[in-house]
Amino acid sequence: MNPRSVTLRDVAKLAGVHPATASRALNEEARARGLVNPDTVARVMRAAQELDYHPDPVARSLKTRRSHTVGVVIPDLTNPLFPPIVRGIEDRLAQSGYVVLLGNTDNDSEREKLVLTSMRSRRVDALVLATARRRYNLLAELNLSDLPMVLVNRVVDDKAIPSVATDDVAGIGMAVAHLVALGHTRIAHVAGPQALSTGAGRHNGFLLGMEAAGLEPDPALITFAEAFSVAEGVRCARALLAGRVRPTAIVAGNDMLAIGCYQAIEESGLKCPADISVVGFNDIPFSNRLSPPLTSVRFPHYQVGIEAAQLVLERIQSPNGPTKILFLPPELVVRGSTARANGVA
Amino acid sequence: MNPRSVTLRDVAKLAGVHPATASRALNEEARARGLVNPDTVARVMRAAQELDYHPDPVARSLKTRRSHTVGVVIPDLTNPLFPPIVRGIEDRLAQSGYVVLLGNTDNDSEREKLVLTSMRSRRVDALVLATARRRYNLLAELNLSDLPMVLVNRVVDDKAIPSVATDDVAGIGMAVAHLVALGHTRIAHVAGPQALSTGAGRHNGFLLGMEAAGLEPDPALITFAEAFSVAEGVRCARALLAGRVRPTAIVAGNDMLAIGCYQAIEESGLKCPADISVVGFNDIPFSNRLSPPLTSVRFPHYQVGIEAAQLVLERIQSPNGPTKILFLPPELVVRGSTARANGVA
DNA sequence: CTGTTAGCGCCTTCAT
DNA sequence: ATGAAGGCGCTAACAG
Repeated sequence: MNPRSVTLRDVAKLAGVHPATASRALNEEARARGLVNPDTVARVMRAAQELDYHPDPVARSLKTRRSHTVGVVIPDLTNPLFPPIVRGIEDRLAQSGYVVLLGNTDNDSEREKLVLTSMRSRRVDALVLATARRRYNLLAELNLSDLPMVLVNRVVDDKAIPSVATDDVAGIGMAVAHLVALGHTRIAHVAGPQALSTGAGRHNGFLLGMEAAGLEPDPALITFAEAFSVAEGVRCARALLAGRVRPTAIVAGNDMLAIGCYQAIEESGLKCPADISVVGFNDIPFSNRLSPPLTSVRFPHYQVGIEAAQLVLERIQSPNGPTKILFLPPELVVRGSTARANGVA
Repeated sequence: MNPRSVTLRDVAKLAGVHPATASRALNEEARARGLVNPDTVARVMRAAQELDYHPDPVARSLKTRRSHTVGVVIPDLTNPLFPPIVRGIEDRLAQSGYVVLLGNTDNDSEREKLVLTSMRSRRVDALVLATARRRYNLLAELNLSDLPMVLVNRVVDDKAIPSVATDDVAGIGMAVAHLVALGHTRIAHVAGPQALSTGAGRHNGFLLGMEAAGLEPDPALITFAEAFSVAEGVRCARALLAGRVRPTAIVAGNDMLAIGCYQAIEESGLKCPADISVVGFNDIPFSNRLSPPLTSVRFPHYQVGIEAAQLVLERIQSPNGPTKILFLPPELVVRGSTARANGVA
């Protein structure tokens, strides 16, 4: 009665065949290749059904060296950016009979090493990495190079690994263009950590966007956060507001930083957007309910997850296929945190 | 060089012993029971180190029937309630060398069955279930009764399964008491789905809380949502506002519903909290940044995850231990969405 | 087309 | 304290 105890041999015995034959009968591929008599197949199938047989994936893995398991490594599930991505990954993988092993690293190399080691030893068939370091010597170091792998929400500098991300440069470009259209010229940037590809990409996007608008980015109006956190947003925005020239708008590296900006602006007795406009990035849930509702660059998180899973499946199938780099288009969601610059008609 | 290829036999050969001996040398327990010469242990350990040997958990599982894997089943990772819980679970389990297999069900029985089947067949050592159905015949049905199991954020009616949750009744009680202290008497309730233990528990808590305050709950002021969603919150709140007696305060079954109430109140030209106070439940991230900042019942989500993992580990260790039911205390976080009732001095 | 054989990597008696 | 042997459940190669 214990489901564990029903083994392939039981099925074989009931069907009156050798275990190996039963194995073939139950194996999609062997069947397709006509390696087994349809009659036998039917008999075996019936027996399996009757006994409520479920093959043991552990035993199978031991033999086939495939676990039908994919490791998903992210910095922190608690960051609202990741849940929809992870869901997308899981949904797509589930369709193909794969299962997700989740690991958080907190952007800590040691933890990351632990997580990756644990996943490797558990025989994951592939990895999806959403940790955002730009250089990834860790991979070589851990001898993971032979494991299929897809990056999410970032690309490595040399683009040697398949990735799914949004176009940070384009996204920030839209934000800058929007502010410029509203008459802003003293536009500041609270940049994310430059060791992360998103932080660096958006900083770069800011410089390019300003240039494209014919504005010279003022170094005094750019501050660098050490983490994508509200606290760092506050710190950076305070620095900006205490500076010689006050900006009329801030482009934040992400929504957390933007919320930090809100707080610093409030503290200093100013109003957003009346005195200072703020734009975020990611369009996290309920950003439409913030006060004021946050203008933000959105990209399809769930879809990113789906596509990443898709790539990873392709990669598992044919490890030497082309290295696809997929960019999903961002979109600017305009809400109440941006307004015409003061003193502009 | 391929890490996969380093096997126990290689270690044994290098150490000049039989594989079985190497196994014992590497096995904590065998060592402790003095089944192996300390000298040998040292030699084997060194060899293992030198070869960078990592035991293969798959092979080990096949033998020991333990996968060091725990299935975590939730309705939807995208619900902000769950990420911190899942992180708590993962963090605690990782400490003990366990790994999390994640599955979303969307509260759909079919999907749930699939997920559970997949997990069982993958030989998870235990399950953590955060799906909130009150009755759980599915468990019996899937023959899962022998699998250690812990419920999170809910309890089954007969309390036969270990659980970690908050005290919904007490939490809602605090919300009601708070409103009463502010002079409210016409207090409405937007209840969550009654098939979910949280929905039912909070509804019950509402009735008890009103009673405790000497108020008679008015059935016309209670509406039932069909899901914990913003949309359902809007629908229910609209119904309330269209009713004969208008409430001066609404206790929502959770924060999503509360946000729905915000929207319905706005639509009808009223103001929160000036005209109607609103209290939520869960204190989701950034609820302090909503407009107005949401008064909500908070409980320690991350800690719930930690404790659930703890229980599950105990359960794996001794499946027949006592059935612990753990309640973590809720706390009322008062913010801007609640104010004195109109017309009260 | 089916049965035989062997072994994935590890652990656990049983002898010695 | 160590070695030998067998097997967890499944599948791949090879015979027949």
